[in-house]
Amino acid sequence: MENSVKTLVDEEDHVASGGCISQQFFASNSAQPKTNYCSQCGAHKTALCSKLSGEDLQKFGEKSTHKNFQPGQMLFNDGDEADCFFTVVSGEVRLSRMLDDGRRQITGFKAAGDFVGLTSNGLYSADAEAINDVVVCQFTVPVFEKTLEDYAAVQSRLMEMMQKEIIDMQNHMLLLGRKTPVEKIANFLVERVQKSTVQSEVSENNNTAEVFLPMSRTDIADFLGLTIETVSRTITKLRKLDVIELKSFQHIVILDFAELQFLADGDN
Amino acid sequence: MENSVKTLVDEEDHVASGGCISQQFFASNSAQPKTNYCSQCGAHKTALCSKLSGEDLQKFGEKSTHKNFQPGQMLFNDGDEADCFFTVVSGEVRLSRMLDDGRRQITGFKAAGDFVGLTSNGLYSADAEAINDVVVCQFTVPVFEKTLEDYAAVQSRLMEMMQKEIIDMQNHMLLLGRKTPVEKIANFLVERVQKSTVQSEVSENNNTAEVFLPMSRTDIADFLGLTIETVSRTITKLRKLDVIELKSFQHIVILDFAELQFLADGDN
DNA sequence: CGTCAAATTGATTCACTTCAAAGCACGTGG
DNA sequence: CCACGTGCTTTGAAGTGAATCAATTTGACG
Repeated sequence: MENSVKTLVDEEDHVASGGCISQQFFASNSAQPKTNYCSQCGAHKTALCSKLSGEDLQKFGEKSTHKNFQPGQMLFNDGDEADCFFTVVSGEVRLSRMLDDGRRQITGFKAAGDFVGLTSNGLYSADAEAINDVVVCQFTVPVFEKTLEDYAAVQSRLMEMMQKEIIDMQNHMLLLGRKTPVEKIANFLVERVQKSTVQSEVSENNNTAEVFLPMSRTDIADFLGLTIETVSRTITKLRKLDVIELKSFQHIVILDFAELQFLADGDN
Repeated sequence: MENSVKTLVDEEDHVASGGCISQQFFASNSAQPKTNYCSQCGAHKTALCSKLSGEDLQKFGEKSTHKNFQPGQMLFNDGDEADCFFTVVSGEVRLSRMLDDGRRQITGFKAAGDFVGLTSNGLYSADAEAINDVVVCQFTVPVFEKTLEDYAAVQSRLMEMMQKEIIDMQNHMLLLGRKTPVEKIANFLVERVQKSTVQSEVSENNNTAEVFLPMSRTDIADFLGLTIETVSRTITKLRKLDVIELKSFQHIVILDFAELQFLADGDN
Protein backbone atom coordinates (compact mmCIF):
# COMPACT_ATOMS: atom_id res chain seq x y z
CA MET A 1 0.00 0.00 0.00
CA GLU A 2 2.36 2.69 1.24
CA ASN A 3 5.34 1.66 -0.83
CA SER A 4 3.41 2.31 -4.01
CA VAL A 5 5.37 5.53 -4.07
CA LYS A 6 8.21 3.76 -5.74
CA THR A 7 6.10 2.43 -8.57
CA LEU A 8 6.48 3.54 -12.10
CA VAL A 9 8.66 6.51 -11.29
CA ASP A 10 10.81 8.16 -13.92
CA GLU A 11 13.22 5.66 -15.54
CA GLU A 12 13.21 6.91 -19.08
CA ASP A 13 12.19 4.24 -21.55
CA HIS A 14 14.36 2.87 -24.30
CA VAL A 15 13.23 1.10 -27.39
CA ALA A 16 13.74 -2.60 -27.02
CA SER A 17 15.92 -2.84 -30.06
CA GLY A 18 18.46 -0.70 -28.28
CA GLY A 19 18.55 -2.00 -24.75
CA CYS A 20 17.90 -5.64 -25.38
CA ILE A 21 21.47 -6.72 -25.83
CA SER A 22 24.89 -5.29 -25.24
CA GLN A 23 25.69 -2.17 -27.13
CA GLN A 24 29.01 -3.64 -28.24
CA PHE A 25 27.11 -5.99 -30.48
CA PHE A 26 25.28 -3.07 -32.01
CA ALA A 27 28.49 -1.13 -32.53
CA SER A 28 30.55 -3.89 -34.05
CA ASN A 29 27.77 -5.20 -36.24
CA SER A 30 25.97 -2.17 -37.54
CA ALA A 31 25.58 -3.87 -40.88
CA GLN A 32 23.72 -6.83 -39.41
CA PRO A 33 20.00 -7.08 -40.08
CA LYS A 34 17.99 -5.52 -37.26
CA THR A 35 16.32 -8.83 -36.51
CA ASN A 36 19.29 -9.79 -34.43
CA TYR A 37 18.67 -7.39 -31.57
CA CYS A 38 15.90 -9.37 -29.99
CA SER A 39 17.21 -12.71 -31.16
CA GLN A 40 20.32 -12.13 -29.06
CA CYS A 41 18.33 -11.10 -25.99
CA GLY A 42 18.92 -13.24 -22.95
CA ALA A 43 15.21 -13.66 -22.42
CA HIS A 44 14.26 -14.53 -25.99
CA LYS A 45 14.78 -18.28 -25.80
CA THR A 46 11.99 -18.77 -23.29
CA ALA A 47 9.94 -15.57 -23.53
CA LEU A 48 6.71 -14.65 -25.23
CA CYS A 49 8.57 -13.97 -28.43
CA SER A 50 10.41 -17.29 -28.53
CA LYS A 51 8.40 -18.52 -31.49
CA LEU A 52 9.12 -15.44 -33.55
CA SER A 53 12.18 -14.84 -35.68
CA GLY A 54 13.39 -12.69 -38.53
CA GLU A 55 11.20 -9.81 -39.54
CA ASP A 56 8.32 -10.80 -37.28
CA LEU A 57 10.55 -10.72 -34.24
CA GLN A 58 11.90 -7.35 -35.21
CA LYS A 59 8.47 -5.80 -35.70
CA PHE A 60 7.23 -7.34 -32.49
CA GLY A 61 10.21 -6.05 -30.58
CA GLU A 62 9.70 -2.53 -31.87
CA LYS A 63 6.39 -2.33 -30.05
CA SER A 64 8.10 -2.78 -26.70
CA THR A 65 10.30 -0.57 -24.56
CA HIS A 66 12.89 -1.37 -21.95
CA LYS A 67 12.85 -0.19 -18.38
CA ASN A 68 15.12 -0.61 -15.36
CA PHE A 69 14.12 -1.17 -11.76
CA GLN A 70 16.28 -0.96 -8.68
CA PRO A 71 16.23 -3.48 -5.83
CA GLY A 72 13.03 -3.04 -3.84
CA GLN A 73 11.33 -0.95 -6.48
CA MET A 74 7.76 -1.90 -7.36
CA LEU A 75 6.90 -2.79 -10.94
CA PHE A 76 3.28 -2.44 -9.88
CA ASN A 77 0.99 -2.90 -6.91
CA ASP A 78 -1.88 -5.25 -6.32
CA GLY A 79 -5.04 -3.47 -7.44
CA ASP A 80 -3.33 -0.86 -9.62
CA GLU A 81 -4.86 -0.10 -12.98
CA ALA A 82 -2.80 -2.20 -15.39
CA ASP A 83 -1.03 -0.15 -18.02
CA CYS A 84 1.76 -2.51 -19.05
CA PHE A 85 2.67 -6.16 -19.37
CA PHE A 86 6.24 -7.20 -18.74
CA THR A 87 8.81 -9.76 -19.74
CA VAL A 88 11.73 -9.98 -17.35
CA VAL A 89 14.98 -9.57 -19.29
CA SER A 90 17.39 -9.78 -16.38
CA GLY A 91 17.28 -9.77 -12.60
CA GLU A 92 14.47 -11.25 -10.61
CA VAL A 93 11.01 -10.10 -9.51
CA ARG A 94 8.90 -11.34 -6.62
CA LEU A 95 5.14 -11.56 -6.99
CA SER A 96 3.14 -11.48 -3.78
CA ARG A 97 -0.26 -11.09 -2.21
CA MET A 98 -0.77 -9.56 1.22
CA LEU A 99 -3.30 -9.75 4.01
CA ASP A 100 -4.34 -6.58 5.80
CA ASP A 101 -2.27 -7.37 8.86
CA GLY A 102 0.89 -7.71 6.79
CA ARG A 103 1.08 -11.45 6.35
CA ARG A 104 2.49 -12.02 2.90
CA GLN A 105 2.59 -14.91 0.47
CA ILE A 106 5.07 -14.80 -2.37
CA THR A 107 3.41 -16.62 -5.24
CA GLY A 108 6.42 -16.77 -7.48
CA PHE A 109 9.85 -15.50 -8.40
CA LYS A 110 10.09 -14.31 -11.99
CA ALA A 111 13.39 -14.36 -13.87
CA ALA A 112 14.64 -13.85 -17.43
CA GLY A 113 12.01 -14.75 -20.00
CA ASP A 114 9.12 -14.89 -17.53
CA PHE A 115 5.93 -12.99 -18.19
CA VAL A 116 4.60 -10.67 -15.49
CA GLY A 117 1.42 -8.65 -15.30
CA LEU A 118 -1.66 -10.84 -15.12
CA THR A 119 -4.76 -8.79 -14.52
CA SER A 120 -8.30 -9.22 -13.29
CA ASN A 121 -10.73 -6.72 -14.80
CA GLY A 122 -7.85 -4.52 -15.85
CA LEU A 123 -6.26 -4.43 -12.39
CA TYR A 124 -3.01 -6.12 -11.43
CA SER A 125 -3.64 -9.12 -9.22
CA ALA A 126 -0.46 -9.01 -7.14
CA ASP A 127 2.43 -6.87 -5.99
CA ALA A 128 5.49 -7.12 -8.23
CA GLU A 129 8.77 -5.94 -6.78
CA ALA A 130 12.33 -6.05 -8.06
CA ILE A 131 14.61 -8.20 -5.91
CA ASN A 132 17.82 -6.99 -7.48
CA ASP A 133 18.55 -4.80 -10.49
CA VAL A 134 15.91 -5.71 -13.01
CA VAL A 135 15.48 -4.97 -16.69
CA VAL A 136 12.10 -5.59 -18.26
CA CYS A 137 10.78 -5.48 -21.79
CA GLN A 138 7.32 -3.98 -21.59
CA PHE A 139 4.26 -3.50 -23.75
CA THR A 140 1.42 -1.16 -23.01
CA VAL A 141 -1.85 -2.99 -22.53
CA PRO A 142 -3.57 -1.75 -25.72
CA VAL A 143 -0.51 -2.43 -27.85
CA PHE A 144 -0.13 -5.84 -26.33
CA GLU A 145 -3.74 -6.79 -26.91
CA LYS A 146 -3.60 -5.66 -30.49
CA THR A 147 -0.34 -7.52 -30.95
CA LEU A 148 -1.74 -10.77 -29.59
CA GLU A 149 -4.35 -10.70 -32.34
CA ASP A 150 -1.75 -10.16 -35.03
CA TYR A 151 0.76 -12.75 -33.87
CA ALA A 152 -0.81 -16.16 -33.38
CA ALA A 153 2.59 -17.51 -32.40
CA VAL A 154 2.81 -15.09 -29.51
CA GLN A 155 -0.65 -15.93 -28.29
CA SER A 156 0.08 -19.63 -28.48
CA ARG A 157 3.37 -19.12 -26.65
CA LEU A 158 1.63 -17.10 -23.96
CA MET A 159 -0.81 -19.94 -23.51
CA GLU A 160 2.00 -22.45 -23.15
CA MET A 161 3.60 -20.24 -20.56
CA MET A 162 0.38 -19.85 -18.61
CA GLN A 163 -0.16 -23.59 -18.73
CA LYS A 164 3.30 -24.18 -17.32
CA GLU A 165 2.67 -21.56 -14.68
CA ILE A 166 -0.53 -23.27 -13.57
CA ILE A 167 1.27 -26.59 -13.25
CA ASP A 168 4.12 -25.00 -11.32
CA MET A 169 1.57 -23.42 -9.02
CA GLN A 170 -0.12 -26.78 -8.48
CA ASN A 171 3.22 -28.15 -7.36
CA HIS A 172 3.72 -25.19 -5.10
CA MET A 173 0.30 -25.67 -3.56
CA LEU A 174 1.27 -29.24 -2.76
CA LEU A 175 4.39 -27.87 -1.12
CA LEU A 176 2.54 -25.22 0.87
CA GLY A 177 -0.24 -27.50 2.01
CA ARG A 178 1.51 -30.77 2.65
CA LYS A 179 5.27 -30.56 2.89
CA THR A 180 7.48 -30.28 5.97
CA PRO A 181 10.00 -27.46 6.38
CA VAL A 182 12.90 -29.71 5.32
CA GLU A 183 10.98 -30.82 2.25
CA LYS A 184 10.08 -27.23 1.46
CA ILE A 185 13.64 -25.92 1.64
CA ALA A 186 15.06 -28.90 -0.23
CA ASN A 187 12.38 -28.52 -2.87
CA PHE A 188 13.15 -24.83 -3.17
CA LEU A 189 16.85 -25.44 -3.67
CA VAL A 190 16.28 -28.20 -6.20
CA GLU A 191 14.02 -25.90 -8.20
CA ARG A 192 16.57 -23.12 -8.12
CA VAL A 193 19.20 -25.48 -9.48
CA GLN A 194 16.94 -26.86 -12.19
CA LYS A 195 15.70 -23.48 -13.29
CA SER A 196 18.98 -21.76 -13.75
CA THR A 197 22.05 -23.05 -15.44
CA VAL A 198 22.55 -19.33 -15.59
CA GLN A 199 23.45 -18.34 -12.07
CA SER A 200 24.00 -21.77 -10.64
CA GLU A 201 26.77 -23.96 -11.89
CA VAL A 202 25.57 -27.51 -12.17
CA SER A 203 27.76 -30.54 -12.49
CA GLU A 204 25.30 -33.39 -12.60
CA ASN A 205 28.06 -35.98 -12.78
CA ASN A 206 29.69 -35.48 -9.44
CA ASN A 207 26.32 -34.67 -7.91
CA THR A 208 27.11 -31.13 -6.83
CA ALA A 209 25.85 -27.71 -7.83
CA GLU A 210 25.97 -24.08 -6.82
CA VAL A 211 23.02 -21.82 -6.28
CA PHE A 212 22.88 -18.07 -5.93
CA LEU A 213 19.85 -16.76 -4.05
CA PRO A 214 19.10 -13.13 -4.83
CA MET A 215 16.24 -12.98 -2.33
CA SER A 216 16.32 -12.59 1.45
CA ARG A 217 15.45 -15.22 4.05
CA THR A 218 12.21 -13.32 4.61
CA ASP A 219 11.34 -13.74 0.94
CA ILE A 220 12.10 -17.44 1.10
CA ALA A 221 9.96 -17.75 4.22
CA ASP A 222 7.06 -15.93 2.58
CA PHE A 223 7.40 -18.10 -0.50
CA LEU A 224 7.42 -21.38 1.41
CA GLY A 225 4.87 -20.50 4.07
CA LEU A 226 7.39 -20.53 6.94
CA THR A 227 8.99 -18.04 9.33
CA ILE A 228 12.53 -16.74 8.81
CA GLU A 229 13.63 -18.60 11.91
CA THR A 230 12.39 -21.90 10.56
CA VAL A 231 14.05 -21.22 7.20
CA SER A 232 17.30 -20.51 8.96
CA ARG A 233 17.12 -23.54 11.25
CA THR A 234 16.23 -25.80 8.34
CA ILE A 235 19.14 -24.55 6.27
CA THR A 236 21.38 -25.23 9.26
CA LYS A 237 19.93 -28.73 9.50
CA LEU A 238 20.77 -29.40 5.84
CA ARG A 239 24.21 -28.01 6.47
CA LYS A 240 24.78 -30.38 9.37
CA LEU A 241 23.61 -33.27 7.18
CA ASP A 242 26.39 -32.29 4.74
CA VAL A 243 23.84 -31.89 1.98
CA ILE A 244 24.67 -28.23 1.45
CA GLU A 245 27.36 -25.74 2.38
CA LEU A 246 27.06 -21.96 2.75
CA LYS A 247 29.68 -19.87 1.03
CA SER A 248 27.71 -16.79 2.06
CA PHE A 249 24.07 -15.99 2.88
CA GLN A 250 23.24 -15.94 -0.78
CA HIS A 251 25.67 -18.44 -2.15
CA ILE A 252 24.91 -22.08 -1.46
CA VAL A 253 26.90 -25.10 -2.59
CA ILE A 254 24.95 -28.30 -2.94
CA LEU A 255 27.17 -31.17 -1.89
CA ASP A 256 24.71 -34.00 -2.51
CA PHE A 257 22.12 -33.15 -5.10
CA ALA A 258 20.61 -36.65 -5.15
CA GLU A 259 20.05 -36.54 -1.41
CA LEU A 260 18.56 -33.07 -1.72
CA GLN A 261 16.13 -34.34 -4.32
CA PHE A 262 15.28 -37.25 -2.07
CA LEU A 263 14.59 -34.89 0.81
CA ALA A 264 12.47 -32.71 -1.47
CA ASP A 265 10.30 -35.80 -1.75
CA GLY A 266 10.23 -39.01 -3.73
CA ASP A 267 7.48 -37.84 -6.04
CA ASN A 268 7.93 -34.61 -8.05
CA MET B 1 -1.79 -45.05 -9.07
CA GLU B 2 -3.80 -48.18 -8.36
CA ASN B 3 -7.20 -46.65 -8.86
CA SER B 4 -6.35 -45.86 -12.45
CA VAL B 5 -8.42 -48.95 -13.17
CA LYS B 6 -11.52 -46.83 -13.06
CA THR B 7 -10.26 -44.41 -15.66
CA LEU B 8 -11.81 -44.08 -19.06
CA VAL B 9 -13.83 -47.23 -18.78
CA ASP B 10 -16.76 -47.85 -21.06
CA GLU B 11 -19.39 -45.09 -20.73
CA GLU B 12 -20.57 -44.87 -24.31
CA ASP B 13 -20.14 -41.42 -25.76
CA HIS B 14 -22.91 -39.21 -27.01
CA VAL B 15 -22.65 -36.30 -29.36
CA ALA B 16 -22.72 -33.07 -27.42
CA SER B 17 -25.71 -31.78 -29.31
CA GLY B 18 -27.76 -34.54 -27.79
CA GLY B 19 -26.68 -34.70 -24.20
CA CYS B 20 -25.90 -31.08 -23.59
CA ILE B 21 -29.31 -30.01 -22.47
CA SER B 22 -32.48 -31.64 -21.33
CA GLN B 23 -34.12 -33.84 -23.89
CA GLN B 24 -37.45 -32.16 -23.29
CA PHE B 25 -36.13 -29.05 -24.94
CA PHE B 26 -35.08 -31.07 -27.94
CA ALA B 27 -38.44 -32.79 -28.11
CA SER B 28 -40.60 -29.75 -27.76
CA ASN B 29 -38.55 -27.61 -30.10
CA SER B 30 -37.56 -29.83 -32.96
CA ALA B 31 -38.11 -26.98 -35.39
CA GLN B 32 -35.66 -24.72 -33.61
CA PRO B 33 -32.31 -24.13 -35.25
CA LYS B 34 -29.74 -26.61 -34.01
CA THR B 35 -27.63 -23.81 -32.58
CA ASN B 36 -29.74 -23.87 -29.48
CA TYR B 37 -28.49 -27.16 -28.12
CA CYS B 38 -25.25 -25.81 -26.81
CA SER B 39 -26.61 -22.35 -26.14
CA GLN B 40 -28.99 -23.85 -23.61
CA CYS B 41 -26.26 -25.89 -21.92
CA GLY B 42 -25.79 -25.12 -18.25
CA ALA B 43 -22.07 -24.73 -18.75
CA HIS B 44 -22.18 -22.51 -21.82
CA LYS B 45 -22.36 -19.14 -20.06
CA THR B 46 -18.93 -19.52 -18.51
CA ALA B 47 -17.27 -22.24 -20.56
CA LEU B 48 -14.75 -22.26 -23.37
CA CYS B 49 -17.53 -21.77 -25.87
CA SER B 50 -19.08 -18.76 -24.14
CA LYS B 51 -17.97 -16.38 -26.84
CA LEU B 52 -19.45 -18.48 -29.61
CA SER B 53 -23.03 -18.36 -30.79
CA GLY B 54 -25.17 -19.32 -33.76
CA GLU B 55 -23.58 -21.46 -36.38
CA ASP B 56 -20.09 -21.26 -34.89
CA LEU B 57 -21.33 -22.63 -31.61
CA GLN B 58 -23.13 -25.44 -33.34
CA LYS B 59 -20.10 -26.47 -35.38
CA PHE B 60 -17.87 -26.23 -32.37
CA GLY B 61 -20.22 -28.33 -30.29
CA GLU B 62 -20.36 -31.03 -32.92
CA LYS B 63 -16.68 -31.75 -32.41
CA SER B 64 -17.28 -32.71 -28.79
CA THR B 65 -18.87 -35.69 -27.10
CA HIS B 66 -20.50 -36.12 -23.73
CA LYS B 67 -19.49 -38.58 -21.09
CA ASN B 68 -20.71 -39.50 -17.61
CA PHE B 69 -18.66 -40.31 -14.55
CA GLN B 70 -19.82 -41.81 -11.28
CA PRO B 71 -18.76 -40.58 -7.85
CA GLY B 72 -15.15 -41.54 -7.24
CA GLN B 73 -14.45 -42.36 -10.85
CA MET B 74 -11.25 -40.94 -12.31
CA LEU B 75 -11.43 -38.68 -15.36
CA PHE B 76 -7.69 -39.21 -15.64
CA ASN B 77 -4.59 -39.77 -13.55
CA ASP B 78 -1.54 -37.66 -12.98
CA GLY B 79 1.02 -38.69 -15.59
CA ASP B 80 -1.42 -40.36 -17.98
CA GLU B 81 -1.01 -39.68 -21.66
CA ALA B 82 -3.56 -36.95 -22.36
CA ASP B 83 -6.16 -37.93 -24.94
CA CYS B 84 -8.97 -35.53 -24.08
CA PHE B 85 -9.70 -32.09 -22.69
CA PHE B 86 -12.86 -31.59 -20.67
CA THR B 87 -15.43 -29.00 -19.81
CA VAL B 88 -17.49 -29.89 -16.77
CA VAL B 89 -21.19 -29.72 -17.64
CA SER B 90 -22.61 -30.80 -14.29
CA GLY B 91 -21.37 -32.24 -11.04
CA GLU B 92 -18.01 -31.48 -9.57
CA VAL B 93 -14.46 -32.74 -10.09
CA ARG B 94 -11.52 -32.59 -7.71
CA LEU B 95 -8.03 -32.03 -9.06
CA SER B 96 -5.17 -33.21 -6.89
CA ARG B 97 -1.49 -33.98 -6.68
CA MET B 98 -0.07 -36.65 -4.41
CA LEU B 99 3.18 -37.39 -2.64
CA ASP B 100 4.52 -40.92 -2.59
CA ASP B 101 3.52 -41.47 1.01
CA GLY B 102 -0.09 -40.57 0.26
CA ARG B 103 -0.18 -36.96 1.36
CA ARG B 104 -2.53 -35.22 -1.02
CA GLN B 105 -3.18 -31.66 -2.03
CA ILE B 106 -6.39 -30.82 -3.82
CA THR B 107 -5.54 -27.94 -6.11
CA GLY B 108 -9.07 -27.12 -7.13
CA PHE B 109 -12.69 -28.13 -7.39
CA LYS B 110 -14.04 -27.85 -10.91
CA ALA B 111 -17.75 -27.29 -11.56
CA ALA B 112 -20.04 -26.46 -14.50
CA GLY B 113 -18.23 -24.48 -17.17
CA ASP B 114 -14.75 -25.14 -15.83
CA PHE B 115 -12.01 -26.45 -18.09
CA VAL B 116 -10.10 -29.54 -17.01
CA GLY B 117 -7.13 -31.29 -18.56
CA LEU B 118 -4.01 -29.16 -18.48
CA THR B 119 -1.00 -31.09 -19.66
CA SER B 120 2.74 -30.97 -19.47
CA ASN B 121 4.46 -32.54 -22.47
CA GLY B 122 1.26 -34.33 -23.38
CA LEU B 123 0.78 -35.84 -19.91
CA TYR B 124 -1.93 -34.85 -17.46
CA SER B 125 -0.48 -32.91 -14.57
CA ALA B 126 -2.90 -33.99 -11.85
CA ASP B 127 -5.44 -36.56 -10.79
CA ALA B 128 -9.00 -35.67 -11.75
CA GLU B 129 -11.78 -37.50 -9.95
CA ALA B 130 -15.55 -37.12 -9.96
CA ILE B 131 -16.93 -36.10 -6.58
CA ASN B 132 -20.55 -36.80 -7.47
CA ASP B 133 -22.28 -37.71 -10.72
CA VAL B 134 -20.45 -35.75 -13.37
CA VAL B 135 -21.19 -34.98 -16.99
CA VAL B 136 -18.41 -33.62 -19.14
CA CYS B 137 -18.20 -32.26 -22.66
CA GLN B 138 -14.94 -33.53 -24.10
CA PHE B 139 -12.69 -32.96 -27.08
CA THR B 140 -9.91 -35.24 -28.17
CA VAL B 141 -6.53 -33.54 -28.03
CA PRO B 142 -5.93 -33.36 -31.79
CA VAL B 143 -9.43 -32.09 -32.51
CA PHE B 144 -9.13 -29.54 -29.75
CA GLU B 145 -5.82 -28.24 -30.97
CA LYS B 146 -7.07 -27.93 -34.50
CA THR B 147 -10.19 -26.21 -33.21
CA LEU B 148 -8.26 -23.66 -31.21
CA GLU B 149 -6.60 -22.51 -34.40
CA ASP B 150 -9.91 -22.14 -36.19
CA TYR B 151 -11.79 -20.35 -33.43
CA ALA B 152 -9.92 -17.31 -32.17
CA ALA B 153 -12.78 -16.63 -29.78
CA VAL B 154 -12.28 -19.99 -28.11
CA GLN B 155 -8.56 -19.48 -27.76
CA SER B 156 -9.08 -16.04 -26.30
CA ARG B 157 -11.70 -17.40 -23.90
CA LEU B 158 -9.37 -20.20 -22.85
CA MET B 159 -6.74 -17.61 -22.09
CA GLU B 160 -9.15 -15.59 -19.98
CA MET B 161 -10.05 -18.73 -18.08
CA MET B 162 -6.41 -19.63 -17.49
CA GLN B 163 -5.71 -16.11 -16.32
CA LYS B 164 -8.56 -16.32 -13.84
CA GLU B 165 -7.33 -19.70 -12.72
CA ILE B 166 -3.85 -18.36 -12.04
CA ILE B 167 -5.27 -15.53 -9.96
CA ASP B 168 -7.51 -17.92 -8.04
CA MET B 169 -4.49 -20.10 -7.39
CA GLN B 170 -2.51 -17.11 -6.13
CA ASN B 171 -5.28 -16.48 -3.64
CA HIS B 172 -5.27 -20.10 -2.65
CA MET B 173 -1.52 -20.04 -2.13
CA LEU B 174 -2.00 -17.10 0.22
CA LEU B 175 -4.57 -19.16 2.06
CA LEU B 176 -2.37 -22.26 2.23
CA GLY B 177 0.75 -20.44 3.28
CA ARG B 178 -0.52 -17.76 5.59
CA LYS B 179 -4.05 -18.28 6.84
CA THR B 180 -5.25 -19.86 10.08
CA PRO B 181 -7.72 -22.74 10.12
CA VAL B 182 -10.68 -20.45 10.90
CA GLU B 183 -9.67 -18.13 8.08
CA LYS B 184 -9.27 -21.09 5.75
CA ILE B 185 -12.68 -22.58 6.46
CA ALA B 186 -14.42 -19.19 6.38
CA ASN B 187 -12.66 -18.38 3.14
CA PHE B 188 -13.70 -21.71 1.69
CA LEU B 189 -17.35 -21.20 2.60
CA VAL B 190 -17.39 -17.64 1.26
CA GLU B 191 -15.97 -18.87 -2.04
CA ARG B 192 -18.57 -21.63 -2.26
CA VAL B 193 -21.33 -19.10 -1.77
CA GLN B 194 -19.89 -16.65 -4.27
CA LYS B 195 -19.25 -19.28 -6.89
CA SER B 196 -22.64 -20.90 -6.99
CA THR B 197 -25.97 -19.24 -7.02
CA VAL B 198 -26.72 -22.64 -8.44
CA GLN B 199 -26.60 -24.97 -5.48
CA SER B 200 -26.47 -22.38 -2.75
CA GLU B 201 -29.34 -20.04 -2.16
CA VAL B 202 -28.06 -16.58 -1.44
CA SER B 203 -30.07 -13.80 0.10
CA GLU B 204 -27.58 -10.96 0.32
CA ASN B 205 -30.09 -8.68 1.99
CA ASN B 206 -30.69 -10.50 5.20
CA ASN B 207 -27.07 -11.64 5.25
CA THR B 208 -27.72 -15.36 5.08
CA ALA B 209 -27.02 -18.06 2.51
CA GLU B 210 -27.06 -21.80 2.06
CA VAL B 211 -24.23 -23.93 0.79
CA PHE B 212 -24.21 -27.51 -0.35
CA LEU B 213 -20.85 -29.25 -0.12
CA PRO B 214 -20.60 -32.26 -2.40
CA MET B 215 -17.14 -33.18 -1.13
CA SER B 216 -16.10 -34.99 2.03
CA ARG B 217 -14.36 -33.49 5.05
CA THR B 218 -11.21 -35.26 3.86
CA ASP B 219 -11.45 -33.43 0.55
CA ILE B 220 -11.90 -30.11 2.32
CA ALA B 221 -8.90 -30.88 4.53
CA ASP B 222 -6.74 -31.77 1.54
CA PHE B 223 -7.85 -28.61 -0.23
CA LEU B 224 -7.10 -26.31 2.70
CA GLY B 225 -3.94 -27.99 3.94
CA LEU B 226 -5.46 -29.21 7.21
CA THR B 227 -6.42 -32.50 8.85
CA ILE B 228 -10.04 -33.70 8.91
CA GLU B 229 -10.07 -33.23 12.66
CA THR B 230 -9.09 -29.59 12.37
CA VAL B 231 -11.70 -29.05 9.66
CA SER B 232 -14.33 -30.58 11.89
CA ARG B 233 -13.31 -28.65 15.00
CA THR B 234 -13.18 -25.41 13.06
CA ILE B 235 -16.64 -25.93 11.63
CA THR B 236 -17.83 -26.58 15.17
CA LYS B 237 -16.18 -23.36 16.28
CA LEU B 238 -18.01 -21.39 13.60
CA ARG B 239 -21.20 -23.12 14.64
CA LYS B 240 -20.73 -22.07 18.25
CA LEU B 241 -20.09 -18.51 17.09
CA ASP B 242 -23.52 -18.65 15.42
CA VAL B 243 -21.93 -17.81 12.08
CA ILE B 244 -23.11 -21.02 10.49
CA GLU B 245 -25.54 -23.85 11.16
CA LEU B 246 -25.38 -27.45 9.96
CA LYS B 247 -28.53 -28.90 8.45
CA SER B 248 -26.54 -32.00 7.59
CA PHE B 249 -22.90 -32.86 6.96
CA GLN B 250 -23.16 -31.47 3.48
CA HIS B 251 -25.74 -28.77 3.92
CA ILE B 252 -24.58 -25.61 5.67
CA VAL B 253 -26.62 -22.53 6.42
CA ILE B 254 -24.67 -19.32 6.74
CA LEU B 255 -26.30 -17.21 9.41
CA ASP B 256 -23.97 -14.20 9.21
CA PHE B 257 -22.31 -13.85 5.86
CA ALA B 258 -20.69 -10.51 6.69
CA GLU B 259 -19.05 -12.00 9.75
CA LEU B 260 -17.93 -15.00 7.71
CA GLN B 261 -16.31 -12.68 5.18
CA PHE B 262 -14.66 -10.82 8.02
CA LEU B 263 -13.28 -14.05 9.43
CA ALA B 264 -12.08 -15.07 5.97
CA ASP B 265 -9.93 -11.95 6.26
CA GLY B 266 -10.23 -8.24 5.63
CA ASP B 267 -8.33 -8.34 2.36
CA ASN B 268 -9.62 -10.54 -0.47
C1' DC C 1 36.35 0.33 14.33
C1' DG C 2 31.50 1.22 15.04
C1' DT C 3 26.90 0.93 13.19
C1' DC C 4 23.05 -1.33 11.35
C1' DA C 5 20.33 -4.73 9.03
C1' DA C 6 19.96 -9.47 8.30
C1' DA C 7 20.69 -14.09 9.76
C1' DT C 8 21.35 -17.42 13.20
C1' DT C 9 20.66 -19.58 17.58
C1' DG C 10 18.25 -20.38 21.99
C1' DA C 11 14.16 -20.90 25.17
C1' DT C 12 9.41 -21.17 25.58
C1' DT C 13 4.70 -21.45 24.13
C1' DC C 14 0.85 -23.00 21.90
C1' DA C 15 -1.86 -24.44 17.93
C1' DC C 16 -2.31 -28.06 15.20
C1' DT C 17 -1.50 -32.92 14.63
C1' DT C 18 -1.81 -37.45 16.18
C1' DC C 19 -3.87 -41.13 18.41
C1' DA C 20 -8.08 -42.91 20.28
C1' DA C 21 -12.95 -43.22 21.17
C1' DA C 22 -17.63 -42.12 20.58
C1' DG C 23 -21.57 -40.46 17.76
C1' DC C 24 -24.35 -40.46 13.71
C1' DA C 25 -26.52 -41.65 9.28
C1' DC C 26 -27.60 -45.16 6.32
C1' DG C 27 -28.21 -49.73 4.53
C1' DT C 28 -28.86 -54.73 5.15
C1' DG C 29 -30.86 -58.67 6.91
C1' DG C 30 -33.12 -61.27 10.47
C1' DC D 1 -39.43 -52.93 12.86
C1' DC D 2 -35.27 -53.21 15.04
C1' DA D 3 -30.45 -55.09 15.61
C1' DC D 4 -26.15 -54.64 13.54
C1' DG D 5 -22.33 -53.22 10.61
C1' DT D 6 -19.95 -49.78 7.98
C1' DG D 7 -18.12 -45.36 6.77
C1' DC D 8 -17.76 -40.74 7.88
C1' DT D 9 -17.80 -37.12 11.24
C1' DT D 10 -17.24 -35.31 15.61
C1' DT D 11 -15.15 -35.02 20.06
C1' DG D 12 -11.53 -35.91 23.56
C1' DA D 13 -6.71 -36.32 25.40
C1' DA D 14 -1.91 -36.10 24.70
C1' DG D 15 2.23 -34.98 22.08
C1' DT D 16 5.02 -32.29 19.09
C1' DG D 17 6.97 -29.27 15.92
C1' DA D 18 6.82 -24.83 14.18
C1' DA D 19 5.83 -20.06 15.82
C1' DT D 20 6.98 -16.63 18.97
C1' DC D 21 9.84 -13.97 21.77
C1' DA D 22 14.48 -12.82 22.82
C1' DA D 23 19.42 -12.71 22.45
C1' DT D 24 23.56 -13.25 19.82
C1' DT D 25 26.30 -13.47 15.66
C1' DT D 26 27.51 -12.19 11.14
C1' DG D 27 28.62 -9.33 7.42
C1' DA D 28 28.38 -4.96 4.74
C1' DC D 29 29.60 -0.30 4.74
C1' DG D 30 30.95 4.19 6.16
